[in-house]
Parts: sequence; C-alpha cells; structure tokens
Amino acid sequence: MNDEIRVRIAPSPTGYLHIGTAHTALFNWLFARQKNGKFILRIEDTDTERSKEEFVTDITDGLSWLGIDWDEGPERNEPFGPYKQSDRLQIYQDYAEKLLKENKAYYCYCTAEELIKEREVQEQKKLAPKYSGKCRNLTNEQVKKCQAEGRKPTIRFIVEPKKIAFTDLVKGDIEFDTSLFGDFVIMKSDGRPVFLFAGAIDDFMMKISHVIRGEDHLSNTPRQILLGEALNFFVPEYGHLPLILNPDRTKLSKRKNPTSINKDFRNTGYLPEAMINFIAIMGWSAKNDQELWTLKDLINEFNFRDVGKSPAVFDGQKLNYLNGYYIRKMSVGELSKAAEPFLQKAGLSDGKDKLLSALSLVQERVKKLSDIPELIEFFFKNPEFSQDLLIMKNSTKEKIKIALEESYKHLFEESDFGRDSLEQLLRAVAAKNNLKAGEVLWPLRVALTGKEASPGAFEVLECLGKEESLKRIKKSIDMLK
RNA sequence: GGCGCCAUCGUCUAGUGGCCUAGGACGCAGGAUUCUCAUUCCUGUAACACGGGUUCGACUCCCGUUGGCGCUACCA
Repeated sequence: MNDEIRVRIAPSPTGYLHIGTAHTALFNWLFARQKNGKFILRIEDTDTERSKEEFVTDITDGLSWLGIDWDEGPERNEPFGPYKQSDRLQIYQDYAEKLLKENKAYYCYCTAEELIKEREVQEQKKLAPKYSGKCRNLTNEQVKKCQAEGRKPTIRFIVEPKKIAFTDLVKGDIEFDTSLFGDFVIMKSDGRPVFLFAGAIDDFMMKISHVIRGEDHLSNTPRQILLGEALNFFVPEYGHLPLILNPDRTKLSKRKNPTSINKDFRNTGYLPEAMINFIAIMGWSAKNDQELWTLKDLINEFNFRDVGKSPAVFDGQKLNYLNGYYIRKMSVGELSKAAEPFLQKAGLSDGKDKLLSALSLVQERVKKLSDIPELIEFFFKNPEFSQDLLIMKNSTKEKIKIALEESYKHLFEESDFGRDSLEQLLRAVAAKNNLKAGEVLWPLRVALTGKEASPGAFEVLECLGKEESLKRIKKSIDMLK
C-alpha cells in the first residue's frame, strides 16, 4: 500500500442523513483534510429492500450543506469506483468464488427456519448461539437433494479459531477470540454480499488506509480482518468512534430525538456552522478548553488522541446555544440571506430595505432561523393585541392614556426619528408629565409591536418611521377611549 | 446467555499518581444593565458508580462488582 491517507464514509441509503453519520463523516473528513489525504463517499446499498435513491440525495445534500465535500464518490467512477455497491456486485461474486475455490468458504443450504431452530436449541442450553457448520462438508448427494428442493444457498466463510488483535485508534489494544464466532454468511442467497464482506473488499480495493466508523462496528472488525487475511488484503488502521445517545442513554434514534440533518436541523433553522461545532465537540475536545470551532480551525486542531472513549448524550440545549451564537455573529446581510426561505414560507418576503433594519433589531434574540418570522412580523403587519396589554403593570389606564397622547403630540412635531433623539424626547415627555419612563415606553412599544416582548421602543420607532409609528399610536389611543 | 467497549457535575467535557478545596462550557438559580424580551457582565449550583488492592500518596494504575451500550441476522 502507499502511504496516502485515504478514509471513507459508507452510509447505507436506507434512511436520511443521520446526525451519527454526519459525526463519523466529520471526523473522517477532518483527518483527511489535515493529512492531505482523500475522503471518499461510498454508498452501501446492498439492502435492496430498504435502499432508496432519495436517501442518497438526502445524504449528499446534507453533507454538502455541512461543508463536508468528498474527493471520490458515486457521481464519478474514477479512480477506484464504482462507489455504489449495487454497481459492484460482480466484484463481490468473484471474490466469493475465489474463497470457494480455495476452500475458505462453502455453500450453505440451511433454511431460515432451520437456523432459527438451531439457535433456539442453543439458547435453551445456555450456549452461545453460533452456526454449527453442518453444511461445511455436504456430500454431492446432499447438495443435489437440496438443489432439487429448490433451495438457494448462501455462502459461508470458514472461521479459523484464533486470536485477532489490533490497536484501535481511539480504543487502544483490542483482542477477540474467533472460535466464538461460527462460520458467517458472506453472500446472501439472492447473490448479494453481506455488508461485512462488501465493505472489506471495497476498503481494500479503494485503498482505504484508515477505517474510522461508529463503535457499533467494533465487534465486526475481527470478522473483516479474518476476511482480509483470507483474501490477502493489507490490514487498514481501525478507529471506532463513541456513539451518540438519546437522553435516556439508548442509541440515538429518531423516535426519541431529532436526528435528520436536513429535516430536523437544516429545515428548522439551524446553521451548518452550529451543527459542525456541536458535532465536533461530542466525543472530541481540545486540551485548552476551547469549545467554539470553525471547520477550518478544526482541520488544524483535530486529533484522534483527543477523541473520548465514552458515548455522548445528544444535548439540544447546547446546540441551541451554539446556533444562537453563530446567528449573532452573522452580518445582517448574511442573516437575511439565511432567513430567506423561512420568511418566504411565512409570506414576509417583501420590503427588502425595511427587512434589514428589522433583522438587525431582532438578531440577538434569534435561536433558530425559524423564529424570525414571528419576531419581525410587526414590521410588516399591523399588530393585533388587546387593550390590557397596553397598560403596564402597576400603572393605570388614565396614566397610559396620557402617556400615549403626549408622546403622540411630541412625536408628531419631531422631525428627527433617530433613536438617540427619540430617547431624549420621550424621556422628557415622561418627566414633564410625572410618569416613569416605563409608563411611556411600555405602552408605546406595545402600540407599535403588539408584543409583550420585543426590541426596545426607540429602535422600533426608528425602524418603523414617523408615519407608520404615529398611525399605530393613534390606533392605541382610540382603543383606550 | 456469550463476547467486546465504556463509566468525572443534569448534559458535553478537562484531568495521564502529589499542581484537585476536581477546571471549563451548556442548563439552572440569583444579581447588574433595563420600558419588556434578548444580549452582555458578575455570582452561585452541582460530579470522580461501588468494593478491594498497589503506593508515602489515588479521579488517575490493577482486580472485582454494578450499570450502560454494542455485536451475537441471508440489516448496515
């Protein structure tokens, strides 16, 4: 093998891009980019029942959105493609044939029912369920009989009892005893490979130097090493990343948590920057306590030595915090661009110039882009609210009425609608009428926004402009009559 | 059941035998600012799963227990 770093992410398109897949994708990608290696996307679609083209699209779209690009993948077959396992079936069959010829594998005619029964018996006897190997030495007559019955065979790999040891990049030294395994299936009766087999072959043919994947594959590793030895493959480095868990500490699942990068995060207003940062600090941490990371900085700082061994519970609150943080850091222009699809959906896409100033007032309270329409709708529509909201607590209807009328009068005569001069003006109004600042500003703000919580009165006045502001204040005065 | 992995505040984590009275971040609570909310700042809250060793000394090393997760499929 050459010493170029080549890593891959190998999702099966039986579902959308999952946050766990994105997690291993990110760590692989970071490693490749840091080492000037290659990052490969391979689609493992040998489960024809459940694989769907739309999921392939979802996966590639999601990765691209996150900023994770790949050097080799399904859209181009060079140099070691195809990169879709369904296009590589002949390859797997040839390798299976080779194993068969070398007596390292055999046809197994056992039916599913027989196997289940066998397993049940073993379980009753408290034995480790493992295949008996009874088809290993079938006579020609037995084979003929099975074929006559129309049985379609699987191909099983002969497991030699031995110890398999390897050093995992994150877990350290690991050893398995293969005598506990039993001969396992490598080709299904429909002629398709099992993922274990296809994966081992593809990793070899695609010259994968480091197999970095979820910890759920750790127990599969010795089987793949066995396969590699039988086929004379070089052994790649292995690294198994800790899993992401639901709050109840079970393996992360969509039933208990949002998991779809596109549907649950992208489409509900999370930023790719926040997702990347969040995913990166689950299972990995820098020695200097830094928690805010851009993709670019991660490339330099990421290290397998600093990857933790224990699983991490998905924490939506931290994600929200990070998302808010990155939203606050955007320029208004960037924010408006990012918010566009959400505004369109809410029918607030007109009035571009007003939009920018409105967004800048609201930016610091946005947690998700999908919050934006509700936060800025009062800039576009007349607010609706009940009279009670106008009356600040600990004040009276009479006072509020005076406050609004006096404010109206002075605002009507004011030509400078900048926030600073407005502040001077309105504080003076309050003082002159023996009102607390709040007794003037609260009803004003409600009159303009119709909301209990909103940006400050001065900013809203400035943003709305004189004409619109006066119109709304007048309406509130009428409400109090 | 067998095999494997894992075990520090509620959560993400720092910690590689004395720097630990265990640090940071999110969350939560309180405070400052304030017309509300948010932002920002300050303060506080809260953990080494348990039991044995090893050692002058264990969060750190070893063993066991418990617990969690994964694999044990013609799913990946």
